[in-house]
Amino acid sequence: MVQCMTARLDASFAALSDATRRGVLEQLGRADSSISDLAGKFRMTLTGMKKHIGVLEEAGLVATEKVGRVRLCRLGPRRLAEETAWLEAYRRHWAARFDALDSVIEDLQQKEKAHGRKRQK
Amino acid sequence: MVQCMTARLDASFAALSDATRRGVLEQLGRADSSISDLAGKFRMTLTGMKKHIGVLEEAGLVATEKVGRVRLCRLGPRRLAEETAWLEAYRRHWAARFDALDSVIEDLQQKEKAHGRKRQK
DNA sequence: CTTACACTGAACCATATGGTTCAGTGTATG
DNA sequence: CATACACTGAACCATATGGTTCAGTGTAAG
Repeated sequence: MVQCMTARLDASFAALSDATRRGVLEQLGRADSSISDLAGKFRMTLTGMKKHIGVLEEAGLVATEKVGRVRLCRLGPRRLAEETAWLEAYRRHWAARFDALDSVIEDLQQKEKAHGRKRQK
Repeated sequence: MVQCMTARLDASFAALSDATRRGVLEQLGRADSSISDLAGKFRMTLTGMKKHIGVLEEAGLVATEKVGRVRLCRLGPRRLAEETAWLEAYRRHWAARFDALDSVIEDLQQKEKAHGRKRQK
């Protein structure tokens, strides 16, 4: 789990690219859970869930601890600070890029909102 | 490219999980580029780069337009608003979760700092 | 017209991913 | 002790990913 920033971004974005894993993170935000808890909640085998937990743990997003025969999963040490920073930087860059092109940004915002206002171009 | 939110999150986080693609987005933030431009800059074949562009386009992060024999690539309509929102919600949840467990958060922050120091480049 | 150039598509390859089953191992518990 | 239960690991499977080469197609330029 010792990795440079680009590898960390790779790992955490990849971890977040699966709906099940995002769901697991949300669940663990509510309560620590065992692997079978999660497997049940997301309707998949224990083994399958363990793999997801492995991915999340590798990315530092989940931490686990074996307690008796149960493996307890909780949110891990990483707070996705770098990932948030990357996204924010991107959004700033995006805005800057299109501020230079008034008509284009206007057009795109209209399209995105899909608010039925007629285009003027 | 019409997809529900969870599929969009899947697609965009997956698109961002590759360093080359993140690089392409940064590059396109600076200047629109042709596929061969990008292929050259990232030292890979035209075909390889076209696949990356395909992924980014599918995720709505890049838009392209054929101009003569060149395909012009620029930043796409999506501003990663939902992705940012997801991350922010996670971070808020993370904080809330560990505010309830003083000693634990302290421990984890120390661990994270220690790791950060070791990982410094 | 000819040539070069940018792209496109198909085919291929190695590896990764997301899931399964099955056969253990270790720990509670009656 | 016996049994059930939680996990673990290996093996397998289908599909996806990240890259390549090669053989086109279409357009620009000489």
